[in-house]
Amino acid sequence: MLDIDFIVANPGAVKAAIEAKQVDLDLDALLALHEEVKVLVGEVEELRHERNVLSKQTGSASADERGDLIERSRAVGTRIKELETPLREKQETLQLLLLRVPNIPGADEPVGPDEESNVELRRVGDVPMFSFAARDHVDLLEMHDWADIGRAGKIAGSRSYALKGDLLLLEMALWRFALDFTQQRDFTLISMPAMAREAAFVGTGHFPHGQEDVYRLGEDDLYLSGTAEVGLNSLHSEEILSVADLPVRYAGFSPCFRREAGAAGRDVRGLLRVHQFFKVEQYVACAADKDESARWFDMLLANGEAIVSALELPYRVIRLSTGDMGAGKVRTWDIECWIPSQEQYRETHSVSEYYDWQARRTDLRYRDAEGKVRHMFTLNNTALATPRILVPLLENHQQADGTVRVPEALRAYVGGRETLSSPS
RNA sequence: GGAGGGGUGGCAGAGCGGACGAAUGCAACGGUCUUGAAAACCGUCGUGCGCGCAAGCGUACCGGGGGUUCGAAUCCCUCCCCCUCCGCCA
Repeated sequence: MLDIDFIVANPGAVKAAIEAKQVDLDLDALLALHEEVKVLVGEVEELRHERNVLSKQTGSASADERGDLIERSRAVGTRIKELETPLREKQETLQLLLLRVPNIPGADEPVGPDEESNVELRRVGDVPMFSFAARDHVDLLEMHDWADIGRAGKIAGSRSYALKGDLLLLEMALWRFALDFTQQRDFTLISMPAMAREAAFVGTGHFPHGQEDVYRLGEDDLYLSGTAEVGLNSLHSEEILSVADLPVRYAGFSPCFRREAGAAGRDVRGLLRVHQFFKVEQYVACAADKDESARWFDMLLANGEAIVSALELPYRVIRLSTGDMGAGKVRTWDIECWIPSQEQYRETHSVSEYYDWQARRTDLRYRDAEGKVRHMFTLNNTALATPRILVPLLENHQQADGTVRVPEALRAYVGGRETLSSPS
């Protein structure tokens, strides 16, 4: 959500953002409604004042004055009620419109309608050149009995999986690796509820758009989060933190659920795009300062790069275009790891910067050095998500005999083993 | 799932239909005193919205929403959260 005063003062910039982000929203209608609400609020408050004065007099009035005062006060009350209903409706409508106003994309980000306009920033690491017939990750899983995807599908449908044996241990090793990594960089480790109320999803900006990609637990008015960000972002809602408490830094661990409603038929093979996964998510809420926010963005990105580098995965960094980055974001850069079987890079990390867009929706505030209450700036990035990361990990580190080399940084987490192979 | 008890300012805790945006204590902040600190004393000390250069004024908020009333922190309804006991359970 943008500051309404900012919208009023900069309608041109907001309209440009609406276009760049491809949002369906009539800003002029929003501004007109805002004006209407303002006038109506003024009228209602004036009437309330009148009623308050009369009521106050009633309390200390003599018996013969009382009747008259009550009568006049009652008349004012009736007029208030007549205005309150339409006012409430207009305020609710305005609020819904405000929730749909996108953030202003950063001036340096590529402008374009979709991923075609994304810009590659850099490539790091050498793509492996196999001297043998390389297997894709599903073949490797089957070869070593590391997963049962077929039977998992019988239980829960497509995009389900069941990791087995050493691969389950490897998955857990990756979680532990990511938790240690983030903790060493002063993130507070925290597990997050996988389910949350609607308000939390509105807070991050996942709602009101994007409802179709979220599992709904209708009986209980809860939804399954697709990322720990949903919970993390609401952790300090409705509080006013001290500037000394900032930045707030969490590494949130949680199971994640996505319906993948918009991806029908895409990436159905294997572990790349599944309904249920696990993620360690980096989350930062810092003071309302664009330079500081930019520094945290760099840091979150650097952490992501350090993690894939430690896993010895070739990757690239891309800047998402305005049409691809999501309504709430100032900018989003992705880290994509090389998938040999697909001969392309695929997203494993996504860094996002919001300024105060999420904080206004979530009511995340702090008192600055001058004592002024301000909204925080929020950012997030993946630290590590499994099982997706297993895809590049297995495929890039496979050897001619089908065994998989364990990258140095991970060995401490798998009992010192240098390779993974079939159970004997 | 059943029975009961609670949610008031940063914290503790009064208030239970009008003079209550809310006593009191603690914490915090500013000041006096002091070589410095502590103590003591004086003062300040919630948020949103509207108007205003500002001081300030108005309005709303005592878990959320709705209602009764001339008037609600106080009464009613409903939802949420916390606590205790019973049941079930990893």
